[in-house]
Amino acid sequence: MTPIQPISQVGAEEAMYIPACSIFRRFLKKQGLKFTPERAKILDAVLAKEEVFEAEQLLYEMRNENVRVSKATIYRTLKHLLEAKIIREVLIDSKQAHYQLTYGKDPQAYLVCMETNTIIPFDAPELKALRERICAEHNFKPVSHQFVIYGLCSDVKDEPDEEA
Amino acid sequence: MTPIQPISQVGAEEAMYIPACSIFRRFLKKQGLKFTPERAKILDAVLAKEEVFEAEQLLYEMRNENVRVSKATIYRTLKHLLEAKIIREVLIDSKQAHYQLTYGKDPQAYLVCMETNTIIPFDAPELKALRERICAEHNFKPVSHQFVIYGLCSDVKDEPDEEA
DNA sequence: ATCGATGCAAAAACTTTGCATCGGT
DNA sequence: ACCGATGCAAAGTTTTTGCATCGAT
Repeated sequence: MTPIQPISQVGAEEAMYIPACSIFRRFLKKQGLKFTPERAKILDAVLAKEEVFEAEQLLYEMRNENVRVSKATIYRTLKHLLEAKIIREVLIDSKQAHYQLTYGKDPQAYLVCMETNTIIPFDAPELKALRERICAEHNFKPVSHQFVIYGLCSDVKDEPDEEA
Repeated sequence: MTPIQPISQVGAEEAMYIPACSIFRRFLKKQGLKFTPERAKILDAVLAKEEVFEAEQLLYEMRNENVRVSKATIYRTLKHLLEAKIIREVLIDSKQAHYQLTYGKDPQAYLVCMETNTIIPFDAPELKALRERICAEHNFKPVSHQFVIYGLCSDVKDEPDEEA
């Protein structure tokens, strides 16, 4: 127990002491795919992400650090990372895909500020129980879930709005 | 109490016995906007929607019924309907915006089948309490929330998958 | 008559794909 | 050497916008 601090934070469930990199290599090999330098670079960039991120943002940041990978490869690799369960999708808005590291990031619950677009993850263990109950009622096999609360974060103070 | 069955089902909170059409007209007038035949047609189409819908789908269906409105007007009107709180956004996938009637549609909780893309709304009153608790903890002013469970619905039976 | 609304087509934003070349295994 | 991966640019989707014309108030 108490595995050494792995990729990022704490809180996983499975074999999170196996480095994400090994998991990805293993996944790729199993699929007959290759572990290329580009995929390694993208994995690194993803592992450095503490919060929710987007594909274009990742590309932009990598370019800023002179890590050059094509947009197409970013998108292609994110798909593989999803399949490998190293990242997961987070539905924050409908314009763009948002992702988050799976390892060390248990909460699938977020506060989203409609003003500043800040995304604050929070923990709500009771959601699991609720999910089980609902799924049993509907004969539904759950795979994942997400709870999002939209509103205004504490930085948004008394915005002057709504004058007739 | 017990207002006559309004636009669609039951379960609203506010003045849901005021027809959506009046609400929209009022909203438009307040904003110095006009209530045009196109907007009326779109509102009608939206009010006929029992379930979650998308912009293109709405356009397609209207065309099928020989109700001709341009794509641009659909998108523009959906925005106004959102502002007027007649519809709300539902985050189902990141490729496309999904909407749902606000009136008579309380649940902001869905089961989404990853195989058939079926969307099954369900009721979970306990989410409100959870939301209050979390928001209080984070000094966050809630506006709305959404709970989505992804998985496989009862129509998807023992799909053969995962062979090594 | 005014000023917003419409329709069309072009543009924009995000994502995917075709193709020639490159490079893991 | 094989077969998948990459980069680029083109194409695809969904949504937005510019502009001339139309129409509600």
